[in-house]
Amino acid sequence: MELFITDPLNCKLGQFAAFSDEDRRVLDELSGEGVRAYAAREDIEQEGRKPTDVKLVLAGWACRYKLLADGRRQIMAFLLPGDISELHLHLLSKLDHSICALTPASVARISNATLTSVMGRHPRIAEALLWAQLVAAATQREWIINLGQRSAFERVAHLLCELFIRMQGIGLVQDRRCEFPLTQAELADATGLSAIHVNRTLQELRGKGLIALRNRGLYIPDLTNLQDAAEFNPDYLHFRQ
Amino acid sequence: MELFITDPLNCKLGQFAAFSDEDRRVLDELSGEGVRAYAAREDIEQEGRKPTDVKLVLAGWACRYKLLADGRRQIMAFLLPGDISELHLHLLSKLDHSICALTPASVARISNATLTSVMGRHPRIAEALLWAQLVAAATQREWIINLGQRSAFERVAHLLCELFIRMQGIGLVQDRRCEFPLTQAELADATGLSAIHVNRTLQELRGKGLIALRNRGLYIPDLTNLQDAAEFNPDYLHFRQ
DNA sequence: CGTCAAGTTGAAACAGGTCAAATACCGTGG
DNA sequence: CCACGGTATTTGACCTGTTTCAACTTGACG
Repeated sequence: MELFITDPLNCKLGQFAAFSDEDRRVLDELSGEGVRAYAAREDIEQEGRKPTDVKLVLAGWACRYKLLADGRRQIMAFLLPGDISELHLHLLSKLDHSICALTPASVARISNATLTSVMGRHPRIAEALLWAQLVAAATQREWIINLGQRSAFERVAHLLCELFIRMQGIGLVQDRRCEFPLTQAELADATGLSAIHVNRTLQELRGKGLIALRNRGLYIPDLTNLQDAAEFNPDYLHFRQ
Repeated sequence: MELFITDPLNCKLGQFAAFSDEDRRVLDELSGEGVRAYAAREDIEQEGRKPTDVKLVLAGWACRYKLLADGRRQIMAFLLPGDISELHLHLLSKLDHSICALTPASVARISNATLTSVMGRHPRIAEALLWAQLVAAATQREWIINLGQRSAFERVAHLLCELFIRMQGIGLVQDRRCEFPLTQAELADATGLSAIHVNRTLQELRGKGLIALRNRGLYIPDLTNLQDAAEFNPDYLHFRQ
């Protein structure tokens, strides 16, 4: 199974726009800005700090999260290769959440100046970036639905669908299989369930033949079946056409 | 208790930026674009449709929501006077959620062209709009935490804090009291609880003297107490200074 | 081959849901 | 001004999905 892509940004934004060779060159250049490696569990952004640059995940998985006073943690989004922390973040004086690498990760740090200039000179790229941002917002809304209305079984199934289809979108699914580095505790923090109940729910999904999940790999024999079980409607991911 | 404000957009964005007289004039003008009245329970935007213009709530309350196949409804955000549907929405071909008036509401509909031109000519307004959008995204993340980690009691308390403080921000709180038109069923759809449990939770809040809620009005004798009960930290609303 | 994190299992407890019925509230028309 | 019908709120009894706790097993890695 393929482990990484060479042009994550182009790959991700290519779902939303048709780029020229020049656009692709610029995207490549952006992906080369201030690249830094993070260890698994290392924070990429920290709540309360003043955000400096925009973070672009090149390889590995990360998540947005927030801790409550008593230690409860809620994961609010997963960032896959090609995903961006948040445009315009420099306007705020303090971050309201943290971002953490879940696996060893490679991250480009793009200065606000560079980004503004690129968006000014390349309208198709600007549009694609804004589109990606709209999709991120829509995904957050879908998580609200997941947490507010769905049963444990639906929640976990829905999250697996989302991640699998997003991995598919950036070319990281082969033979119905993709990397899946999340622990059950991380799934629990994302779905608002206890790790123990996530475990039982995964067993139920396995029992129904909807997924095979082991060794940090996810295999979905028939995505349609899983989508039906989760009432998953991919519209909110707003793929082009 | 005051029922509406004359310059909701200026009032809302004024929390994030210092405007010149000229800016304020432009904001006033924007608020006059294609104004239309909606009845309570009337949809302002409908899922699946192609979005045309940006909606700005001038008076009344509205909500973003989504229905599941079996009729469950999740409210994902409340829109108060001065709130905007979503910038850049025209990029998408289909809305992924609906917006509904909860009270009789007055809404300005601003064409994408007008908005783009105003943002191009008035950088302070552009910044404030983007800021408002960041706050909306942060609010969605806070809701994810609410639904994923907090108990029924904390959830309801937290939501009341948010709404009260937002009403305060636009000048609609007087003598610790504000309009509060939501039914318990609507609170339930926003907090992911049953209406019955919302009822019991409100009684608990009343019993502890944290709120008085009746006749579509909310009175909070000591906001600090309620914030403590909810573990409410207003940072995510990103008020200026 | 030992150690530490991740995953699994069972039993008991509880937060919150569901169902059903009573009560209060509010605008309308007579 | 009152009677009426529909909607919102309240109450009680019972039920269930999920959590908690505690122990055990498996797996990854030096």
